[in-house]
Amino acid sequence: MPFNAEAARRVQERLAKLVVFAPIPKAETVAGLDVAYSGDVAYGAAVVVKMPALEVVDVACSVSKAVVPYVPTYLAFRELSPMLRAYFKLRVKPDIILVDGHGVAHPRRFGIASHIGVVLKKPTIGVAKSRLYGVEEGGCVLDPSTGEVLAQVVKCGGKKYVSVGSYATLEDAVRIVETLCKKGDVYPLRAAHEITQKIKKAALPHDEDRYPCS
DNA sequence: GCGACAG
DNA sequence: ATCTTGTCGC
Ligand SMILES: [Mg+2]
Repeated sequence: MPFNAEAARRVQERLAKLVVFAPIPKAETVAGLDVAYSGDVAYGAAVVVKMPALEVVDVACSVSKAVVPYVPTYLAFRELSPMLRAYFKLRVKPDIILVDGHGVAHPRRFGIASHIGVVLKKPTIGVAKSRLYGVEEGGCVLDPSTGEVLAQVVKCGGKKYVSVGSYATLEDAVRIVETLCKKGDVYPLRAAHEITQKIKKAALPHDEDRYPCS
């Protein structure tokens, strides 16, 4: 069954109503989620870091078949599954989740970080390397039609576009990302990205072809 | 119709 | 995202 953009758009429009803007209650542990590819194989990784020392307290990964292509504004339909498969394997669940991609700085206010936040009912923050939607102005990304602030630009290495996924406020999101910025990278995301590259080069077998714990 | 376009 | 190593410069 091929990817159906119209159906996917309807899903985003429906779920976008469930995005919640609220202060993050607890921020002792933060996870980073990312995915890498080799052909049609997706390698997902989740790394949990403890604040404020930034010690890695748990790591998990997933290997699966990428079935959905990358289509701008529909990234979640391609990467949410690999990310969550890794996330569910974590023994230590984080207070907050950082996702490599946008949150509400999306044409339908429902980027992958928002999608994951709504699905897990847990605070998520979107951290993207480039702009997808909105007009950049004075360190902020504004909705071209309403003028609302959708994201804030944080300098960490290069520009990082920080937006609320769900269950967070932009102020909290920015403060947390700034705290996690180390050596030009948002630490949890850098850690997840490295795991992702590492298991890809190791050519780990698909999850289904692996025995428990092997 | 044209240009933009997370990863 | 991925294709790709060493090399030039501060
Ligand atoms: Mg990524």
